[in-house]
Amino acid sequence: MAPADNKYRDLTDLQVDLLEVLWDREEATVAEVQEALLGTRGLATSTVATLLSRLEKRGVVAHRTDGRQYVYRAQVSREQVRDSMVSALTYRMFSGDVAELVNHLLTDAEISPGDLARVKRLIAHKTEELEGTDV
Amino acid sequence: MAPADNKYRDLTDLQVDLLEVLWDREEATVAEVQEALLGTRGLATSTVATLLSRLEKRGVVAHRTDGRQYVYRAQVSREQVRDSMVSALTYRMFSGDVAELVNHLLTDAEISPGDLARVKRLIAHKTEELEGTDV
DNA sequence: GGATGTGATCTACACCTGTAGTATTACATC
DNA sequence: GATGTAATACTACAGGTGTAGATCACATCC
Repeated sequence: MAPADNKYRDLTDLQVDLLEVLWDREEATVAEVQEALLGTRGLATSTVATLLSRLEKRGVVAHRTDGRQYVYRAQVSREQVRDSMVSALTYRMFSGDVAELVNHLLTDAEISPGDLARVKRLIAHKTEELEGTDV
Repeated sequence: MAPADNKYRDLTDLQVDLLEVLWDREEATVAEVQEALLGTRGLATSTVATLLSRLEKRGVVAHRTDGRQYVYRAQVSREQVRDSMVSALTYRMFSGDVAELVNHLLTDAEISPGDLARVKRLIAHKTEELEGTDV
């Protein structure tokens, strides 16, 4: 597994919200992004444009032109960002110990019986998988 | 389980580093904190003082005076901060679905066989616990 | 009682984020 | 070719963070 790319660990909520739109639809114009966020964030179009161009400067998104409009596209996948963020959190708050994080999830955080069942299935699956390769 | 207090979700690495010192030793003077961080961060004492007083303004730490010195103490536990941050991340990147986060940990992030074994034990334990109470 | 040292406070500044008004530019159309 | 329109680019500003020098207040040692 490639080590998590640290570049995306500090994306803010707002920045992730923008990315979310791009992830959901591959590509989107500024206006589309602005509209997609109307429910959660009442941002001016110019605000969205500013944010996207700042993200572009950092290599997080990129755009092509379609006539007069900019069509943006994420340059990083949801998985990559998840990876960055989860691993940053694991290091920051659990000394890098993944099992400690899981322990926290099971012990201190809210986990429902339904979730627990799902987690158990995941673990079983993963175990098989590792046994298969591990010999 | 109490819902995670959102107040601490945005603590930065540096802020957590300061808290870490206070968590490790209950109380510490500015100089002690500065010294404890010398390995990782070469911060001037005045920098540490500034940071601590800013955190105090936000209610994250508090101080008493011991003669001339300020003795700081965290006002929030490591567990509370973990809770805040984990739950913020779960919402931000996994639509609030804890099982999805675990899935990510098992599938996309680095997890060693040893960790997996520990996780399995945790799950077994948690299962018993829930069966005990759940009737 | 003045020099010295030690700690806290004040002030400062650069950079990033969230936010958006305004200027400018490129098209399309009459 | 003038003009309206729609899109981007520019400019701006407040608030937070990371960073630290300068300064103030007090205790202590000659």
